[in-house]
Amino acid sequence: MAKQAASGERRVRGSRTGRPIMALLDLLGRRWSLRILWELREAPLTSRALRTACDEASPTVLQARLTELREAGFVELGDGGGYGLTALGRDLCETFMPLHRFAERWKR
Amino acid sequence: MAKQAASGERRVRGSRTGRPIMALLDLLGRRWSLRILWELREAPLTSRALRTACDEASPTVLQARLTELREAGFVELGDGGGYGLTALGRDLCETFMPLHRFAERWKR
DNA sequence: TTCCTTGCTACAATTACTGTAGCATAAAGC
DNA sequence: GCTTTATGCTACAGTAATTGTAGCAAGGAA
Repeated sequence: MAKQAASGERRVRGSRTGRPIMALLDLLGRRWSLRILWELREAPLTSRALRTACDEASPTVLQARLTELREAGFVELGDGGGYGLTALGRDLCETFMPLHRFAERWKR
Repeated sequence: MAKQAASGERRVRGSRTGRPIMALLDLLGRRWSLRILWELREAPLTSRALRTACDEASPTVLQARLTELREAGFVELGDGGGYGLTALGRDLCETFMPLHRFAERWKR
């Protein structure tokens, strides 16, 4: 697969174009990414509570996703402990919140 | 991990609740799902063209995702060949189309 | 027939994820 | 002090998902 990008391009997993939308689709397309954002939509959760909310998903992936989401600026670790959405993360979350309604309509 | 659901629940990968939103988040959270929908947003593409659009992703996964997306009712194979979005698929696509604008804003 | 193109599959190698256990740290409770 | 409990986080072997390459059968068109 594509291992390099043309000079000047910002290299991003899942895309050789460096277009932000591709980077975003790739990040959100990893397991538990969307789910984590979804579970944090209302209030911050401790790592343990988040794990419970995510059907006891493996802490290994959860930790990996949280790190990625933090680097992306969507999630932050509060000083009192507990993961929460940043302002940007809340924006993102609201962007795909209509999915909820769609899902209800889709369930056939 | 959870291998069974309580009686009466619709079992769905990535969730033991059977809530449609979870099923949707899980489906969209598999690799290339979002990307495929994105690439089909404007016009149908042949399997080959779709592969090219998706950075030469492996045909194995693409085929698997296309099958899942077809079973979900988001994508269909036209009789003249070529994959396109269904009406439902277009709805879904529009649901997360604001992501594009978000991504541009996010690129830091 | 030959040459393309379509949708699709096989299969080994690689990577991602799971499940379980556990660590270091810190804040109580005794 | 010591024990308990909870935090964020990591190790690691087993398993599942994905990749990369090759190729198939069917359908045109030349």
